[in-house]
Amino acid sequence: MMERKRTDCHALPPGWKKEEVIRKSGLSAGKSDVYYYSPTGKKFRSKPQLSRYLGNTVDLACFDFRTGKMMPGKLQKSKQRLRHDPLSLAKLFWEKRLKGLRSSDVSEQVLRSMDLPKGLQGVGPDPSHDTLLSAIASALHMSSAPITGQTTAAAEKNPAVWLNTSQPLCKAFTVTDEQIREQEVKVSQARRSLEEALMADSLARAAENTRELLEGKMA
Amino acid sequence: MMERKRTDCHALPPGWKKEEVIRKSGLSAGKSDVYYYSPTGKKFRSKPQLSRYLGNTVDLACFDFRTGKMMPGKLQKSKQRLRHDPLSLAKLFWEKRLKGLRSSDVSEQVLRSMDLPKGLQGVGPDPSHDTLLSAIASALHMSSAPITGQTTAAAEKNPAVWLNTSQPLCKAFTVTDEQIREQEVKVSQARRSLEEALMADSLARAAENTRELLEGKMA
DNA sequence: CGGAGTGATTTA
DNA sequence: TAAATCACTCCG
Repeated sequence: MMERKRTDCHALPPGWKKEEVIRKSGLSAGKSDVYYYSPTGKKFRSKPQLSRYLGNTVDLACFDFRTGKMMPGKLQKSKQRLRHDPLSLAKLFWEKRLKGLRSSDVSEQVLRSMDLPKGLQGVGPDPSHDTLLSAIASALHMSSAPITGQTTAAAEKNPAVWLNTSQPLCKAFTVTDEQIREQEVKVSQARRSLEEALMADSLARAAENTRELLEGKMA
Repeated sequence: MMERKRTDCHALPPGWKKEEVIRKSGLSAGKSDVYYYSPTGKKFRSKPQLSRYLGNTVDLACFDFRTGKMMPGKLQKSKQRLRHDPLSLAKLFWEKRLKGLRSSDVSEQVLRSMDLPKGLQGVGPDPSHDTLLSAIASALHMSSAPITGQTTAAAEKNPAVWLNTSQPLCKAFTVTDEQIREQEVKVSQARRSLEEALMADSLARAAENTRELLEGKMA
């Protein structure tokens, strides 16, 4: 049995190991896959998966998954949030306007993208889906904390942590790793839609005020 | 089930289809990618890739990849070979001179860039790598036929066609689509280097003759 | 290991 | 700069 070499990865906490496996055949022969192993032996196949697991305990913004090293200055990937300066806001606003985006469209998209996994059930006085979705979406948008990532492995599968322990609308349940990932995609989309809707509304009001002001001066 | 729309592309042979996919997330969200599908279902992601596959059976000089229509008059892309008039030659010569290009540099670059995939092996009396590379490079430079493109799909993976059926230095082997593309890049670079070397040599001789002529007159 | 989807790089 | 091409990630 040919054991593959697992080397310590010094860019990660003690005990984390890195492995590189070369593809032997097919169209991608010669290319390689990189894996990481937690101190407990759990295998990680991508940076997003690693990020979800490590959460805020480690900042992976500069971590290069392929080499296993930190790359200062090179803010790889997309984590670098595009600043929402007035110019960007205006640009997005008009882009959306030209595309015919209206608040009803945004609402529909939010609700559609927020369709939750079967395992997640609302409880309490109002178990309706929409109420639950709205509550979660609003909470996510108001919070400045990152959505992804838990502090411990145990927390990863504990939705009470993810949704906040004070959340009374959800009862205990279990979710798979994949469900978490898919949900984060949906949350991200929903959050973006909400931001766009709020910005569009804000800018529309500003535009309206400006127009009224001009009309007043000309009267 | 949300099927994506694959429409017949009438600018291509019967059975070819076109698809446009909008990017849904990331920095490039909202942009779109255009793909084509051969009658056998193979996917094509760029005009050069399509061109390699269709070869001389279809003239794509006026084909607009994004719209899928022929655009007469608009000779898109690079097929239009830049003519090597004396002025251009002289300009290129001095550019190279200023950059310190010498024949040894050219040779090194040619051999380095022509490093062949593992699957390609020389055979016969002299299987050395250099001999094989030189033979291929020379043949390519002497030929006026385009390097890219085969007549049939089968030919695409048949190097005997690509290298010319009369080529005795290579035995049968298989190559992937990506290897073909990568090789074409290298061939293009090698070809350009050879052209530059030949031009530099030619112009250097002309300059030397002129100098001698002038010296004779002044003596 | 494949390949859709998206980032990164090159070209016009 | 934007558009086109290429390369890579990431998950099935």
